Amino acid sequence: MSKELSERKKKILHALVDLYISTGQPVSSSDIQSKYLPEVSSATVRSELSALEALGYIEQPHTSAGRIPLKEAYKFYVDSISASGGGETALTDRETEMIRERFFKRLAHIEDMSKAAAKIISDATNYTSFCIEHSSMDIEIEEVKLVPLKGRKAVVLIVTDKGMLANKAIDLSDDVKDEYVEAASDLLNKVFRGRNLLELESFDLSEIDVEIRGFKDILDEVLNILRIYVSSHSDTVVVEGALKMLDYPEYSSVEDAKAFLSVIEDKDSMAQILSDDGSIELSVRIGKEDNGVDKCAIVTAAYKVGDDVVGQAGVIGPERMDYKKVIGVLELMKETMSKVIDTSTKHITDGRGEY
Amino acid sequence: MSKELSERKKKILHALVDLYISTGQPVSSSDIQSKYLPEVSSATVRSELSALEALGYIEQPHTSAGRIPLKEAYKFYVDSISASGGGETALTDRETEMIRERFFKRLAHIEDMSKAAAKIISDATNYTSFCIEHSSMDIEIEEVKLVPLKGRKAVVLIVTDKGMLANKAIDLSDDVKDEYVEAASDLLNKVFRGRNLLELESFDLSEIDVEIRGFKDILDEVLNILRIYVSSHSDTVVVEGALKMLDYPEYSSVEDAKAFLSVIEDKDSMAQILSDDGSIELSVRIGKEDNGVDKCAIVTAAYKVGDDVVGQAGVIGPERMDYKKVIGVLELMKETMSKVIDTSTKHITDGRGEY
DNA sequence: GCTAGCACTCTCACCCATCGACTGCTAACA
DNA sequence: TGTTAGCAGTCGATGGGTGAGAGTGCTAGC
Repeated sequence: MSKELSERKKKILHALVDLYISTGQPVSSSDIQSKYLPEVSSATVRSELSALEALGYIEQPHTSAGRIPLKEAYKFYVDSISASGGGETALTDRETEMIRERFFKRLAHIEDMSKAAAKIISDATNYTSFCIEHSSMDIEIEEVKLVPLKGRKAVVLIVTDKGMLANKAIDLSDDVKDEYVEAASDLLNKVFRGRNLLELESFDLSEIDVEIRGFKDILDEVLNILRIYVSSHSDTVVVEGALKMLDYPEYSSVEDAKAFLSVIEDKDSMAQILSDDGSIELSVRIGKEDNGVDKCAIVTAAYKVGDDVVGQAGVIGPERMDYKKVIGVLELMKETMSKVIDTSTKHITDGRGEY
Repeated sequence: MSKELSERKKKILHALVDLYISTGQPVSSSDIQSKYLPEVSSATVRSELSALEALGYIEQPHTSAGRIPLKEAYKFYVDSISASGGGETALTDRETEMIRERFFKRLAHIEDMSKAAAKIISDATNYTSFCIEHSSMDIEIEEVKLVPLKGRKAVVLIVTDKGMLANKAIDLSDDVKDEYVEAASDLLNKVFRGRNLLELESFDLSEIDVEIRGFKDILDEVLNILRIYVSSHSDTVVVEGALKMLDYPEYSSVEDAKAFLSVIEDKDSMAQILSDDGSIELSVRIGKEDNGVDKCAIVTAAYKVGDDVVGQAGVIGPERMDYKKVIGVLELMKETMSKVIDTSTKHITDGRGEY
């Protein structure tokens, strides 16, 4: 690796990965020769292949078989793709248009962008895809209201700059009066308005220098609602097309399939697997066999608003995956999603009570 | 079937199913003889077996193999279990206690009973389990409130006898005054208070003989919120332990596994599959191969409050499943859940905004 | 009606020979 | 020195053949 490969070696290595990706079979010297290097003989290709094998790029499953790529070969292949001008070759204009169109169609229907994006990516690539939305706690409270209801109950409404945060019915004891509720509402506003959800973690009621006598219970209650919200709102992970992986011969045994699916469907382990390359624009990981999903390649793209990474979209598939297409699709979606978020954050979104 | 089987045939048939369930292998005449009928010879068992085969209860995979049960045999087996006193033999007191305890532990943690129940059932039986909650639209609106917020926005709060229904931020045009909001709030209450969600489907604003001039927009808005709620709240389906099915040799091929999983994970098709025996107390369906999940048996129990079926819990597994245990667990859970719902519906539950 | 005994059938595991796909090596050539 | 043609060698896959084992069905006798 330290040494540069000769041009012909590069060409042969690239050809080998290409062929292996499309057929899944070990690639023979004559395959490469006939389809990629008609100007030399297969014997020449053979000697180059054994050199590449010595360098650790490829291997033979057995003596009388062709060669298959090793991780190093895939890395070389991916590098050579991204070096040669990125996605432009991978998707035709028509495909690009189709994907964009289908995405926006879905987006109008479903409220959730992650879901739509995961679906589109999985459909376009035919691999298992996922989306992670990094739950930003950078939310500012605009207004807190205690709304009295009939029958000694009340609702806490918390309005933020990102929409409605939560609402919860609480019981009031029998002796509270309307004035009390009103006063409490005012107090809540004084205490919480303008605060950021992030600061609430380390928020101590006793620091507040407002009149809280008599209102401690209700303050605690609201604080609790907010804390539960913060702690329960970890990153959301959406997986789409999990079963597609089973179409590939790499996962043709039920045990392997089961192992794969049980990792893939567990949101926590997914979040952990993907946390490594959270902020990398476009990351390709091949065969890190530490975490249950070995024999896999994971390609992720981070989508941003300004400089903030707000989520990741990605594909998980067999090592021999169609990297050209996958990278093309992910770059397209990254771009599209970044734009969508950028324009949509200016509007108030619908409220979602969460408990 | 019209004819009654002899006692000995019944005994042999029961033994055969028992053995097949525990081993998964074709059962030979000598197996049955040595373990269940030591008083006769295997030749006798053999002649009985060929009689049972002629009657359509069992079959041989090939000439020199033992017998395996057909659907008729399973039906006979299940009938004979439920006839002989139901669950009492299936679960020990200790097991019953364990299951109950674990269920209530989970229930405290997770808000959602269906999820907890499905998890417990799947764990206890080692099969794929599911729970359906029939979304009852028999919900009465107790109070509607329009709460003004800063910045020309307002929130619609709908309180029902089952808890908080929904909240949504709406924009108000610039020229509305506080008095308008108050009046609108009053009107909304007049119109909707006491109404049942079911009647809203066929609700026509023009029928209302209250003053609606000037408030039509807001009434429409609220009506729309309610309608969206009703239409989007189809029955919720929870599936647990989907991958457990892959442990059984019936699904040892990836294609079969894939077909199974794709049906099982599609909430709609699940709901449809289970809609047939919605109200049956305890239903056992074996090998209805119409709907994608052939080679399966489905056992469902309906849980009720009073006379109303409010949900179903069930197990889906290979035809040769441990029916004794499954039926035992489902009856236990059915009972437990019915009680839980019965006592909990008296309290107001937490609100859940839904859009 | 039951049973012992036996012939029959069918699967499964194993072995072996053959075939075909590639490679690596060698010798010759530009 | 690099390239090529030719050839021997290696290994996996395929398919037929064989023997063991498991179970049955049938029959004759009790």
